[in-house]
Amino acid sequence: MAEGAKEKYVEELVDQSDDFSRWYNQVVRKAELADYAPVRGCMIIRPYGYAIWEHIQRLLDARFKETGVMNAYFPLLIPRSFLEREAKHVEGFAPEVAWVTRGGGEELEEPLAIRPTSETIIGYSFAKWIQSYRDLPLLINLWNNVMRWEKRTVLFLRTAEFLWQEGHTAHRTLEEAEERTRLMLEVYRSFVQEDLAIPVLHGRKSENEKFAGALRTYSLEAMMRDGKALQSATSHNLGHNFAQGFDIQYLDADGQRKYCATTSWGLSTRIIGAIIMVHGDESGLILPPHVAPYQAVVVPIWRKDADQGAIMEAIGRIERMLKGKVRLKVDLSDNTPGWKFNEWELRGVPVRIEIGPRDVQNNSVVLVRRDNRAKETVAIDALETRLPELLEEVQQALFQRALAFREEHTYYAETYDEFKEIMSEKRGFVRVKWAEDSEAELAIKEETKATLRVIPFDQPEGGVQGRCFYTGKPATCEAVFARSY
RNA sequence: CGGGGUGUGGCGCAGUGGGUAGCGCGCAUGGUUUGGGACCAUGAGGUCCGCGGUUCAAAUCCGCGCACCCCGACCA
Repeated sequence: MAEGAKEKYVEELVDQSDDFSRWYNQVVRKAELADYAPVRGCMIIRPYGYAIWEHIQRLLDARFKETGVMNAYFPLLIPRSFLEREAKHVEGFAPEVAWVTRGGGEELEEPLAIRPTSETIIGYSFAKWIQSYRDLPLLINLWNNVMRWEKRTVLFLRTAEFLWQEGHTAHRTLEEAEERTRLMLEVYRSFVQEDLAIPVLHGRKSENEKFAGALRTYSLEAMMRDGKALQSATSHNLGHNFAQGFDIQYLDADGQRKYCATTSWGLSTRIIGAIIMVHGDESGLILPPHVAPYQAVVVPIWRKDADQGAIMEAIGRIERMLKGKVRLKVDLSDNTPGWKFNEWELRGVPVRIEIGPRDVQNNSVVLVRRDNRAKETVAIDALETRLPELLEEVQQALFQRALAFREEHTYYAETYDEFKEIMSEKRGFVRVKWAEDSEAELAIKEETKATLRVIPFDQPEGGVQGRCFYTGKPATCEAVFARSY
C-alpha cells in the first residue's frame, strides 16, 4: 500500500468522493453486473446482475397480483399509425423511436416502431376487449423490453434497450383511475423501501415533467450518494386521453356509452442503478438482502490440509441446514481468504460466513456484516435462526443509513439566492415553497440545472403559508428540487 | 446531437525525431501457501478500435468512420 494512503480493502476501486461516475462504472463492471454490448447504447446484463432483476420481478410481481393485476404479453412492434393517435404521446416519444422499415428483404408498407412503451398497442386491444362496465376494471401488466434511442447512455440508468414492467389498466370513472394510479405508486413505494431499502419521496410531477399523454404523473424520487435524484418509478393517470385516441368505450349501467379512464405505471432495470448508488461504498456494492443473489458467502479457511476434512464437513452441515432458507454461496476457489473477502465485498454479499480450524473446534462460525463489518461468533446450530435475523437487521440498517443520508442532504430554501447557493455548493434535495409555474420551473432549470423532482404528498398540515421562493406569488405547495440523473 | 477526452494481450497502463511491441495484475501447469487481495518456477496469450492514405517502412504521421468516458441538450 502506498505511503500515507488511508487503509482500504479494495485498491483498484476509485473513491466515490473522487469521481462518482467512474466509481459507478467500475462497480458495475467489476461486480459483474453488466457489460457493454456491440451495439451502441445497449447493455449485456450478466448473470449476477440479472439475478437481482429476477428477485425484483419475483417480489414486485407478487405485490401486483395482490391488487388483482394479471400478466400478459404484447408484441415488440407497433404500427406507425398507432403512435400518432395521441398527439402529446407522439410529440414526446417521436425523437427516440427506432423503426423497422424492411422485412424479408422488402420495404414495409408501414414502418413499424420498436415499442418505446406500449400504451398505444394496449389501447388498441382494450378497445376490442371492453364492451360493458362489467368488463371493468381491466388490470394487466407486461414484463418486457422497450427501446428508446437515447443520445447519451449509462449502464442501467439509461440504455437504448431496457427491461421493465409496464402496467396498464382501464376503469369506469376518472376517480377510479386516480385511485389505481395512487395505489400502484404505493405498491412501488412499499416495495422500493421494504425490499430495496431505498427511502423515497413520493408525490406528483409538475406539468413539465409529466408523462407524454398523461393527465397526471406520480413518481418516486430517491437520492443517490452523490446528492443527485433518480426517478425510481412512475404511475400515470392517463385520464380519457388514450381512451379517446383508441376509442376505448363501454356501455354503462345507465345505457350511455362512455370513455374509459386508463392508467399506466412502470419500474425498470434502472432501479438496479439506484441500488448501486444508494447503498454502495468505497469497497463496492452493498446489496439489500431481499434481492441479493447470494445472501451469505461461506469462506473456508485452513492452515494445513488436515484441517480441510472437518471444515468441509461443517460446511456441508451448514448448507443442508440453510437450504431453502438463505441463498448461500460457498467459495471453494483456490484464492486466499483475504482475496475472497475483498471480492465478495465488492460484489455486495450482505453477510460473510468465515469458518476455519478455530471455529470448527468450537462448533461455531464467524459472521461478518457487509454494511459495517461487525463480526459475531455464532454456534453452527444457531445459524438457522440467527442468520435470517441478521440479514433482516442488515436490510433495516441499509434503509436507515440511506434515510439518514437523505435527511442530511435535504435543505429548505426561503429565497432563490439561498437555493442557488445550496445547489452550487452542496447538491442534495432542496425543499421550497412553490406557486406552480412552468415558466419559472424552466428558468430555474436553465440557471441551476435543478429540476422540480416532485411535489410530495407529505405537505404541511393546514396548507402552505407564505410566498413562492422564486416568483413571490402566494405559495400553493411545497416542492422538492434537485439535480437528477 | 454540441464541447472535451480516451481507444495497445482478459484488466490497468508504458511505448511516437516512423525501424518488426513491453510492464504489472490476471490466466495455464507444477510446488509451497491460506483468519484482509500469498510466493517460486515454467508457459500461453496482441491483425496496437476499423477503413483508407503518405512512406522502402506506420501503434506512431494524415483523412474518414466507430465505440466508450466526462460536461451539456433529451430521457425510465
